[in-house]
Amino acid sequence: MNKSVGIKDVAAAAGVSVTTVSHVLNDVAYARVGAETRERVQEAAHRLGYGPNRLAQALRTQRSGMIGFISEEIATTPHAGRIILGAEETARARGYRIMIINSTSTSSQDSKESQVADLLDRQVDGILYATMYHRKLAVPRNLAGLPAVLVDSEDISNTVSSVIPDEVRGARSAVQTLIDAGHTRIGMLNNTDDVPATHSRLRAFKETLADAGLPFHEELVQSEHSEVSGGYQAALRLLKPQSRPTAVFCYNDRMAMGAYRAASELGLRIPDELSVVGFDNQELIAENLHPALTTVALPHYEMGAWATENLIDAIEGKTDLALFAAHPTVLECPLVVRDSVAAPAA
Amino acid sequence: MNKSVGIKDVAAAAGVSVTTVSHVLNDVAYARVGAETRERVQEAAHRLGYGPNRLAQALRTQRSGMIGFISEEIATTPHAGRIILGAEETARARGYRIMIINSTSTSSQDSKESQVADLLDRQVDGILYATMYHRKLAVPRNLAGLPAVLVDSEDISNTVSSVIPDEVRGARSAVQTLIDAGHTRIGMLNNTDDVPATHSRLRAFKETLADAGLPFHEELVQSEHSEVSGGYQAALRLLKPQSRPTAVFCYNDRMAMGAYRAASELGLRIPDELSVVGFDNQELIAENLHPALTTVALPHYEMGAWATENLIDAIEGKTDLALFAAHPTVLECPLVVRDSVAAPAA
DNA sequence: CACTGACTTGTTCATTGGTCTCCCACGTCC
DNA sequence: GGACGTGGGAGACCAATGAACAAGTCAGTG
Repeated sequence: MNKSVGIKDVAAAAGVSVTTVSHVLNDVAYARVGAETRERVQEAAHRLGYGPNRLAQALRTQRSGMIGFISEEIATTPHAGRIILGAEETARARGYRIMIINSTSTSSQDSKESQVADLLDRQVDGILYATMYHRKLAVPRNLAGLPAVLVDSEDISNTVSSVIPDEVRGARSAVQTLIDAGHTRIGMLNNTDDVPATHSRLRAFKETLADAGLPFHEELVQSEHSEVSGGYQAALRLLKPQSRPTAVFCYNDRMAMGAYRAASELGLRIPDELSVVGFDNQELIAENLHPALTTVALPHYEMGAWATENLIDAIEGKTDLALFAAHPTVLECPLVVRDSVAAPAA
Repeated sequence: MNKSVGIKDVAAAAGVSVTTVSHVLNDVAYARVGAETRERVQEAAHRLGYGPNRLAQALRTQRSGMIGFISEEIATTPHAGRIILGAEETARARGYRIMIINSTSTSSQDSKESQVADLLDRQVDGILYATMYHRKLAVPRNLAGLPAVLVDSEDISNTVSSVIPDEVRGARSAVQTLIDAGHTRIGMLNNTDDVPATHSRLRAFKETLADAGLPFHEELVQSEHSEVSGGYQAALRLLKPQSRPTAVFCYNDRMAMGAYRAASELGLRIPDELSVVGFDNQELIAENLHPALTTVALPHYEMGAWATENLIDAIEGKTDLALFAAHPTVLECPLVVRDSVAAPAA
């Protein structure tokens, strides 16, 4: 299209060599350029609307200022969007840009490696690898050894650093808010998938009850697939009149939505006759249920931001990611208080 | 890190010049290379795991194989994710990659221009510009003249080509499905924002009624802000016993969710006593309401894909985008039939 | 006063990893 | 023995960076 202006054009306009332009514009420390010349160059660059060709720059300096971002299932959950946003904003603030590649949780190890290789051919300075939900995984082999951070998942071999949500503390604060409201008979709707969250949220549930001196009743934990329909079914079982709890902690907001429906059908008013807390803070659900759902937020934005910040630090030699690799960094899951929790009926 | 292999290494390994390696690997038509040499080069390249440095390639060929993607509010709606996915998959299939930049609908014209300039400095071959919802906008001035496609919005000056959803036909099919079910008294819950969708969906509503020979009653259109609470309020007004319709067409799924609540409070069973259709197909809502919501899907994935396909065609000189610029391309909004529509009660 | 050394101010040239346009060497054929 | 075909290489080029060096000025010095 329109011949974009290069450093040569600026040099010609300012009547100096390209080197001098480069020195001035990059503010090179050892370069000796007179104040007047310096100004002339800057004026010319500005007047021509010059911006350096980042590709040529990258080729020469061996630093592209690009970060590869491999994300599983970009579009299936709103969560990925928040991770991307956290990464993009952080990267941009530090002068980097994000190159995105969509992956799937089911794609082969080979195809994942070729995605990494692809990014490497394009000379990215580092790689962010985000999964759809928190789990342990085998990272592509060619990821090892280069600046990389896993987001919302852990490397099974602990060679790549990662950042994950603090499931346990998040779940504890959810249960604690029910206890604080005065509930002593609390149920849980759990997931049936064998993922870390299933186990850690249940563990947190038990521990928090124990810490409060409350007994744990096996029959007050009902498990189903983690969808609205699963939550509905599990809630129907849980809310049988004879053994009914006054509050329920749900594995996620979708199951909580199912619990709302079950409660409605059983004529139970939330929060007066049943308190509910969820997990995930899926805004579309949590904000729009009636009453609005108190839930625990997953720090997706923050994980994206943390991962990017530390990746860039590593790229720039300010950090050694290997120090983080042994243990994933855990980020807080804050409780989002809305209107679904009240004191138990008298 | 580990010195990645370059074309020189391959050349040395195969005992030929870099020129020959380049010729072989790029399958240059005019190059004359013997079959045996050709094979030796390929073997060496494969053995060393050689992939060309795309930056160097881009610098020389003036083609980066990268597409800039500016998206408003990446994370606030799940829609953006689907556009990105459509764009990413299409781009990747054609050997391009997506570089993403998040923008906001409120950011200044200047900052939008600098985002474009930024992408240009990084030598993207073209730009995709996606908005959060369908509207007309003034594009950054420096977007004009280069390969670019607007996604889900129209250029106010008609200089940049764009792709948008077929609001009218989508809304018509939503209303038609109610008419087909036997409804003659149909209400609408509309948005109050002055955006194209508000007007075109209302127009489609009126037209479809007229085409079916049904009267239009002013009081059967209730408008509120396009959220769950707005839908609830508007539905309460609409569903007053004396003038109650048997079916309602909602501006979007969030308003439909509000209508569900209103119906529930009024003791109206969906779909037996009230049929509901939404718009947007926000899966989290539409699939999980009970009964599941029949709605109209916005073709976000398809718009992303179409935009990318045509952008690349333009980049590669196969199309002239200027031909499309005069009129936005409209993509079908398919009806997604679920369980919220039935024949009116007798 | 001429020479030296230091300092200032820029420039020259190689380099990054490729692509691409000639160009050359060597046979063969008529 | 010139034209032609075949196989392959030399070197410019893309737009920048950076190490090394050069030209000019000035003060000090013997």
